[in-house]
Amino acid sequence: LSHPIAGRIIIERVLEDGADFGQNTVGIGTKVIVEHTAINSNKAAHVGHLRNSSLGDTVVRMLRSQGYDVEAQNYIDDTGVQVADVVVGLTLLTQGKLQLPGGNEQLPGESFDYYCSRVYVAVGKAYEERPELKALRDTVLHAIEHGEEPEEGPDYAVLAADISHQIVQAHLKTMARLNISYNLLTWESAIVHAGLWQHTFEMLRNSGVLEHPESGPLAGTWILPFGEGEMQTEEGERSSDKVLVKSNGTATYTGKDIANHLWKFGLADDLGVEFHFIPWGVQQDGRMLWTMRTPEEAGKTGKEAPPERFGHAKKVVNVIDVRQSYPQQVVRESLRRLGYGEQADSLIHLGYEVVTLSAATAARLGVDTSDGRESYAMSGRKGIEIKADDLISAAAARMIEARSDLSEETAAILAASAIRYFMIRFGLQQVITLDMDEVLRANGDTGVYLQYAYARANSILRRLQEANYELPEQPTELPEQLEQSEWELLRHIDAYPRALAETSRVEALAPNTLAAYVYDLAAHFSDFYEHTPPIIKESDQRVKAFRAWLVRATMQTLSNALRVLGFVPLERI
RNA sequence: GCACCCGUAGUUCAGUGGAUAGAACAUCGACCUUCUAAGUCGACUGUCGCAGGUUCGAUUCCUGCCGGGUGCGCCA
Repeated sequence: LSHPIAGRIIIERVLEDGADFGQNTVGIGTKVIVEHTAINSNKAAHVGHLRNSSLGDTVVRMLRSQGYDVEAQNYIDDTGVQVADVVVGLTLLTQGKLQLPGGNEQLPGESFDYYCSRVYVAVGKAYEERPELKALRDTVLHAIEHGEEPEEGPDYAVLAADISHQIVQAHLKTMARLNISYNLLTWESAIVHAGLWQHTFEMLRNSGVLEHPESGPLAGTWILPFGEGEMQTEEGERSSDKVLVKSNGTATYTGKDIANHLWKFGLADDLGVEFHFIPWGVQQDGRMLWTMRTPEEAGKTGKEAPPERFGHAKKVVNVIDVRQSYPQQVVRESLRRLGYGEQADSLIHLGYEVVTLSAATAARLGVDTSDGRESYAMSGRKGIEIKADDLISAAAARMIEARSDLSEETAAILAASAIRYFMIRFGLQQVITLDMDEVLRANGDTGVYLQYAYARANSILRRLQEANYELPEQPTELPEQLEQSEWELLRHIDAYPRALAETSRVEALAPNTLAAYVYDLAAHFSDFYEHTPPIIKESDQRVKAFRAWLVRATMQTLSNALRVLGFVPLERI
């Protein structure tokens, strides 16, 4: 193999394709829905949620790079117990029956989601001390489920909807700091109120896949028979059957999720359910975010998207942590039993392991670590967590600490890069034991290193331009002998489309492999940079032109790859 | 009890049946009057948890065991 000839072909190809270098066509014409983030709308996001959204947003970009028509959905679970708990908390606060550590009011500078996190923790504690408060939760839950106006007292349903709305707003703001965006918000409340759940239930019942026990522990419920029947657990005998409708007639989360998935696959079109889709707002990247609403909510806004624009996916990817493997399996199996085997096979649970806290980091949060464990689970309910916004802010502060001349904007982009990279560089099955010192590190195998390599490449070309050096129109003749570092770099650039395609297959998505590839590319560029003399001083015109072209090709490849990782590439640091 | 996942250098992790198992961090040492030192180079560090099996060949596949995590709610 002639390195100079192969090298020229590689460079020509990269520069010809430009921003499309690495872009594939396999997915063209195939619609994929990716659901990610999906945080309970009752409290601030924590670092565990960042793993979800970083993986999810990266996967969205990977699939788009393969030509897929991707719809990123953020499913809002706004009808559950967690939202009800905050409603209970706020109600108790107005009645003077609850005290918050740090102050009962929203503090100056405290965002609404942070405030709700405090309320949520306090309510959890209050339930333990005063179990009678749970009656109020039941009242609130009932109000949310039925959405009717009360004859007296607070309108809990409206209060809950208002809280969810504000919390979602806060979550989106947090995610925007990491350059994460969506196409559509879907709401559990909309699924219930538009009647999709009711129709789905009837479909399930009419297909004969449900059972309705009249005696025993599950009397009065509707279940999906599942697994081996009886099983032994630490708490005693249990049925592995999955309850979809509780004995009080309301749906479980999994029940509603089955409805959600029928809709995602376009299987709800003939059920007579009417959803409306209206704009929510423009996001940080200029993309319009849409939201699903029920007919009565749609009302006043003029602009509406046709319903066929959303859903109707060929494939569905759900980014959800592995603890939900069993309910995800139930959803898939339900589709299969309804006769939708193809859709069941096209439903992919991208399961990833959880984020825990290192002993050192847990100790800093005030957790008792005297039992000597290596890691500690986070708990939103107990307030043992690192909040997403705190981590992002700490990372930005760390960047400025390292380089005091950084602009706020550059520091923010570097912080986002560092965190996104950290969250995807581990294999999906690896539990991330998050340590503050490690996640904030800005050298070595980090997102900052990638940005630095890219900025350095830009700097070289900038210097050449400032020196009025004119690059020949086409990379012509390469030097007869290439340096080892030059050839290695060329090979890595050449490998980009294959590496990206391999790691972006729908059924084998592996963001960490992509992260490793990009790190490798940046490292090879650093190697080339350190082991060849400055291009700007090069006297051999053939060598000078080749190296300038090589830097240009590296820059293009890095830029393309960084964008798939969701970075905003920095031309100057 | 059953099911799933993890176990690789002092630490955190890559590793798609194939060659001498790789990075980063940490430690020690070298390199800024040459395009960005958030960089580079070098040194140090491995019974790939243990025992069998399949294979020409196993960190990788299978079985058993040991250690750790998770799931098995009319929560979500």
